[in-house]
Amino acid sequence: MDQKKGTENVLLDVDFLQKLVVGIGEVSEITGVPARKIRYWEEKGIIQSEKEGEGTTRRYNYLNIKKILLIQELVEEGYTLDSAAKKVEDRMENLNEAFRKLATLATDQKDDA
DNA sequence: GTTCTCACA
DNA sequence: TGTGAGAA
Repeated sequence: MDQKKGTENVLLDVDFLQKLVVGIGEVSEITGVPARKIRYWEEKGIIQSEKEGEGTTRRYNYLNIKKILLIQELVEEGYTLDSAAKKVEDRMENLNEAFRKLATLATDQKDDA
């Protein structure tokens, strides 16, 4: 992590994150949040999962996982589910915007030789 | 492995 | 707000 990284490495990071999609069980394991709680939150409308084609299994990308993680930490700090979800969604917009810019920069600077 | 619903605290 | 259990 200390050598000069080429632009392709940056692209790999973004591409890697974008392709991370797992089931509720995996999310439950990596976030420590019980699967039932995740479904409960989605039922409340504070998180959104993606359905996989014809199957009914929920799929979660890294943004969803990050959202779940953030909300979980906020709730553990004493926030109510609603307020935690509100704060997280607000922060997610900033994060997405920053990552969008990063992806744009990484894509544009691939030919400066 | 996943989904749902009913019920309870 | 979050869980347990049964059933598909």
